[in-house]
Amino acid sequence: MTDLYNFLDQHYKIAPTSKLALDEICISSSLKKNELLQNFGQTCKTIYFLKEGIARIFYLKDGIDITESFSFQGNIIARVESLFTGKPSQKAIQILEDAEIIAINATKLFKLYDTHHDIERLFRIIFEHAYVDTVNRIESIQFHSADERYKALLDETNYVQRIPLKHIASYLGITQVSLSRIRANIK
Amino acid sequence: MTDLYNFLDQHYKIAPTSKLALDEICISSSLKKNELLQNFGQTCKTIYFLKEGIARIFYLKDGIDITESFSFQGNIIARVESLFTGKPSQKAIQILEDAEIIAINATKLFKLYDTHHDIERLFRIIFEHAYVDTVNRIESIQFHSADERYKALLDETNYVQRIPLKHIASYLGITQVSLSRIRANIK
DNA sequence: CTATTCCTTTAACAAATGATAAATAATTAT
DNA sequence: ATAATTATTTATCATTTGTTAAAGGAATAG
Repeated sequence: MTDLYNFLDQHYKIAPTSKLALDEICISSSLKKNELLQNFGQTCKTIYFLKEGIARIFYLKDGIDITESFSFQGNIIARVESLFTGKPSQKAIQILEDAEIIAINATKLFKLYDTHHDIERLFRIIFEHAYVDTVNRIESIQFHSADERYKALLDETNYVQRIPLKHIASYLGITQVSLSRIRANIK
Repeated sequence: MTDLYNFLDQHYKIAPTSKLALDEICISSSLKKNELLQNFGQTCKTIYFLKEGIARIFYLKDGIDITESFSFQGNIIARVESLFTGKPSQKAIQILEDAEIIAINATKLFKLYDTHHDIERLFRIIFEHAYVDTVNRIESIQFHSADERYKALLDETNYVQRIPLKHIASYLGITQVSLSRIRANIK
């Protein structure tokens, strides 16, 4: 749990008793490459923290696999469009590199919000920051060429090298052929 | 304040005493077309509710005016990337049609969070929903042609007709020339 | 270790959008 | 009402990205 608390503390510090309450609703587990952490059609009722490994959220558009986002070591991953609406998610979460995760039961978490004001505040702040990241990502998508977005992604994280090109291409909103071409031009 | 409470109640109902506390930190005012509600460089410390009128958030990219979002009657507007980080905003808010607004003092609002748990919850939920809208918008930008996005925007709201084409073009991430061409093809 | 499958690259052509310039239309200020 | 400014359309050409197909590489299962 230490890694998770390091992450949480960065956003807002909660009382020791609140940490104990959080402990109660967390489960650790290991997953292998390519396993699905969550499948299509399920309503999202879990927030995951990645102690180790890489994961992605993806969906199928006209039968084509589109990566919505990646998550790396030390971050959380959740299908917020389902978590915050209670509707079934049309997205799935897949492990891209063997992972150690902590699953936070969101149903129980939301109940803890009633009794532990600081836990509600903590997660409010976490998701506010995630919201800001998403607003910034729109600018990146909308006003940069595919070439610029790829270079920016390379600068952002060196995990990129380990992710299959096709996932990066769909994340960037372009075809694999196009990304391959961009890569060739960079060299 | 009735319009504002209708909006707030849709998300989460707060206690009458909490409404009174909210009243204390709200100020109504009128603004004319083209006025700036907030200017570049200020840190965002106000959340606005639009009782009437149209507003947009915009910024300058390489000197070019880019519209990030529109807000219409019955909705709120805020520069969240500043509101949630405390950093100065590189964006401005402009009135596009004469407006009646309610300004909510965010600094005071955040203080109310400590004493009125339900107010914190209300705004948590409001911004969670705004976050979901933003996540969905990414899909819209990334996997639809400019033509499709324009048509979707037309379906979404008929306020579009009243907004200058150049603002819609930059919102859609294309040039005005390109949007004009798309419009011509639709007819 | 080999065969199979999946992933990535390359090429040729098509389609969408950008850039620039100029003409027309609409709005605003005087 | 008129002039000045601002917004929109149209046209041409350049660039980027998509589409399809085929070949070469890498990973995986048996």
